[in-house]
Amino acid sequence: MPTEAGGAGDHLYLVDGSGYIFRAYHALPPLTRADGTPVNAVLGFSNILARFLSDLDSGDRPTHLAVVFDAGRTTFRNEIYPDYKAHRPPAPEDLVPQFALIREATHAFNVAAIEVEGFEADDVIATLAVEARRRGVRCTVVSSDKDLMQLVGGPVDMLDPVKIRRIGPDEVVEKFGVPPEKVVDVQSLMGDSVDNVPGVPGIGQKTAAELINLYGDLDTLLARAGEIKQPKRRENLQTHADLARVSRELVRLKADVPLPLGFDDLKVRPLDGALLLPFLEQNDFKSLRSKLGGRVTSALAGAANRAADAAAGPPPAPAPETPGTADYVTVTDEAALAAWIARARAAGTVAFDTETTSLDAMQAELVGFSLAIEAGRAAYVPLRHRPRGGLALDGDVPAQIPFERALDLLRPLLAADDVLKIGQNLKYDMLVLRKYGIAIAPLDDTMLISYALEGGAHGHGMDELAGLHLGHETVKYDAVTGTGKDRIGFDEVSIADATRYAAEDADVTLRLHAALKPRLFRERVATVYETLERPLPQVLIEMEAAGILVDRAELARLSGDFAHRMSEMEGEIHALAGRSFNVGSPKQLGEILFDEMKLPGGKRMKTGAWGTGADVLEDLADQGHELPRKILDWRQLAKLKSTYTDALQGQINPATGRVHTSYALASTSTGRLSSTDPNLQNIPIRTEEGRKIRRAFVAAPGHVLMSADYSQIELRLLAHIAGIDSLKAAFARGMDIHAMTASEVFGLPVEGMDPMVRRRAKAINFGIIYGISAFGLANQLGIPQGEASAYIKRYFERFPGIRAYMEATKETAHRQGFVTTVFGRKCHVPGINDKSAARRAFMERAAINAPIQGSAADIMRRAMIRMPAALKAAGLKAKMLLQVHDELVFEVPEDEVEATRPVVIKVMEGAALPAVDISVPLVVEAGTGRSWAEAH
DNA sequence: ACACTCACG
DNA sequence: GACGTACGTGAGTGTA
Repeated sequence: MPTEAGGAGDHLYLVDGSGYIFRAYHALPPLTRADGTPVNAVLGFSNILARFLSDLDSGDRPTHLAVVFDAGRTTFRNEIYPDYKAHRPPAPEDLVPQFALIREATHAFNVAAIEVEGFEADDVIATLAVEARRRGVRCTVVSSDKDLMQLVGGPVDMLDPVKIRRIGPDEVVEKFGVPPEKVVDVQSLMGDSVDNVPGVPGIGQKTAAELINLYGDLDTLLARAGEIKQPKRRENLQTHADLARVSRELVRLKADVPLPLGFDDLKVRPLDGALLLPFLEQNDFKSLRSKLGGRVTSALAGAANRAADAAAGPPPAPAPETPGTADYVTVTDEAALAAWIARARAAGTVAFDTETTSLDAMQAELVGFSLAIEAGRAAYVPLRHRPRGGLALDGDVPAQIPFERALDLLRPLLAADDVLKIGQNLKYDMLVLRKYGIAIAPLDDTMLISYALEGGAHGHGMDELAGLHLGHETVKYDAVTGTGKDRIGFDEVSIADATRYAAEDADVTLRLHAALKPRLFRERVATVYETLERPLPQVLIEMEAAGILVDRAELARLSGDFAHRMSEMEGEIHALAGRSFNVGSPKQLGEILFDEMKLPGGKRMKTGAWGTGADVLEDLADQGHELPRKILDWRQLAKLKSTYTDALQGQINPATGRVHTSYALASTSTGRLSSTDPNLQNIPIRTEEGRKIRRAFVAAPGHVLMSADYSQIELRLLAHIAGIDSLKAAFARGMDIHAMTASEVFGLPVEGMDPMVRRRAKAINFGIIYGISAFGLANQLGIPQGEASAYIKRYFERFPGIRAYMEATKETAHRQGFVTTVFGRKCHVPGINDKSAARRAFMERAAINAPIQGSAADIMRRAMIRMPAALKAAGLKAKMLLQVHDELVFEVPEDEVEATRPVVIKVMEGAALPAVDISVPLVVEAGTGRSWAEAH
């Protein structure tokens, strides 16, 4: 065949996925997997795909393959003719959830899937068929849809998967009575009742073919319609000529659809166990799995990838391979590194990971890095490995690429805006590389993608995700470095071990990205990821790198003061107890109070030990016992000393003289950040003694600290989300919301409100946010449960909308397993359908709280993301240092304080806009001072 | 490693 | 009627 000259024997198969879906659905009885999701169409589709792939193996082998789907119900054809496909019934209810799974199936079988918004699958197929024809490549359209027959001809044919027969020009003539190029004209006349294409009344397929054969084409026919002898037929053609032309526009396939993938992206890839096995597992497709048997290698085993190499030509072999790790290579010379970087640039995507001397990014030195470009193959580039214990044994440490030289090669790749860098918790890598003048952008972070998809459902560490999505047990960090006193630095790990560990990290990250990224859109959290997750690492590394200045001398002074007072107290405590004991031991204390002194009201913990929590001791103190009060005072100081004044001194970074916390982006179930090493989100403030700690957090010389916090943000969001008009009005008027609640619940005027009554209302307000219970409120206020019940009852009578919100939220949580914030973040509540009533109730309260706490967290994220640019645009040098959930702390040059304040307030107050217009004003208050205590 | 306690929003 | 409770975190200490 002359057309094969340009294609060099290539053969493209285009599978009409949408057709397959309906056929699979109707061919199989209703089936569900373990979690109740219907999967009959998914199984049918997977079976067809598997059979199709194996059949083709034996005979007419494809070199290129794509499954094409319809993207949605409306296309450009609806603009031409609004009634197009209007009579189509909606998809059956139990088919709807299977559409996304079928796309997953395609991915799992390692087959390219294409869908383009605004076009039908047929148009995409037409575009690719025309491209194949242009290239002189053989092309087979796999479908039994007659609308596609217009594409047949030259190198393009069809394969009817129902009848399993090839359709060439002869078969088209057989079906339509005209050759393929005239099919459109015939269809324009005959119309299509299924798709609601009008055609010309009174003309069926026979007549249409006869007319087109006689006149040659539709335009000629319409122009010469007057010559037709049959009066009815002539009249219809003349009056409905426009219908025929519109029909032609509907029937004719568009061959110029913009495609997301190029021709080369459709190259056939072999089955990959890492993709396929988790999918089969998840959907309980056991029979299919055994059927595929030997064709699928186990996850990450590498055989599939070597098969891929065999099919796609020889591997680039960029570096010598370390024995025993066929797919993971160690790169120790510049040329090999340059080759990997060139391949990454060509691919446009690279997974990246760093190995360092410390888990603390601010202290860490780079030891090496790893790259992965395609699943199953990765490189580790050691840079600063040294022999164990500093003793160079012969051949222990091979040559490594000079450090600066490697960084110079790496730097432009990580900054290249046409190469996507994929990492797992890239904030860490960015912080490590920051000091070498290396930035990473653009980026995708698998941890954050997982968090956007399944926040609250499970952790998002790489080991956990690998097990979950790839069915793969990763090499553990501890296994490589050892633990405890025998732990060695990563720079002392042997290069072979390091390669095994580090290259796998990059490989797994790349695979996780392939598994998770496509789900963002399908599961409607792409915007959450793009606006609330993806931009944050850049913002946070600047905050973490800035750190905050802590006055070590002040902490030491406080520590000495606390120690002195504690030892005095200990003497008194031992005297009151009648013997000496470890005051810090809850066990010994419980024995003294309840066994020896026989004080009343002792309750045991679930371990059988006496409970000695603050609430218990507080009760005893209120009854007039001296010892519990002293213990409480001692404990307060002990806590302040050990956790704050002492530990914090050790957290001062010797290089910067400042304290650099680390913010966890994906550790909470609601979207909040958390702070560790040290936790700067729980620095004391509630008591006078504790507040002293804040005096030690100070601004650098010439600067002040500015603290800006959202006022009552969660109650405001509750009013917005639950739609409580009276609460909204109160906030709009700037009222004291707790006093207003007290007035409503207790029927008293706001003027001259008793502070104790207001306190009770405040507790109720907090309780509401937490998913109130009479027990909890009673405990909080120290009142009988019956009284608390009465308060709650009255509250709900005054605000029935709140109860309605709570019930609706619980119902949503039970039905879908997650609740959402106003920005669409999903907060999963696993176990909400648990058999334990206690656990269910617990998760229900969490579900009530999550949209409120989570929406506030989202607003704060938006403010933080916008803040650096807003400050920069205003020409201000203020630096954002800390975030404490509803508060931001800045370090501001003294002479810019008054210019900075309105910028900060404006960004924070407007942070929800324009995405969401909160129907209650958000109010931010900002204070300044030399120390955090003063600024607050 | 886990329980307990307690610091914050 | 029983279930055991306020929502979300992290860290230090004691104890097994």
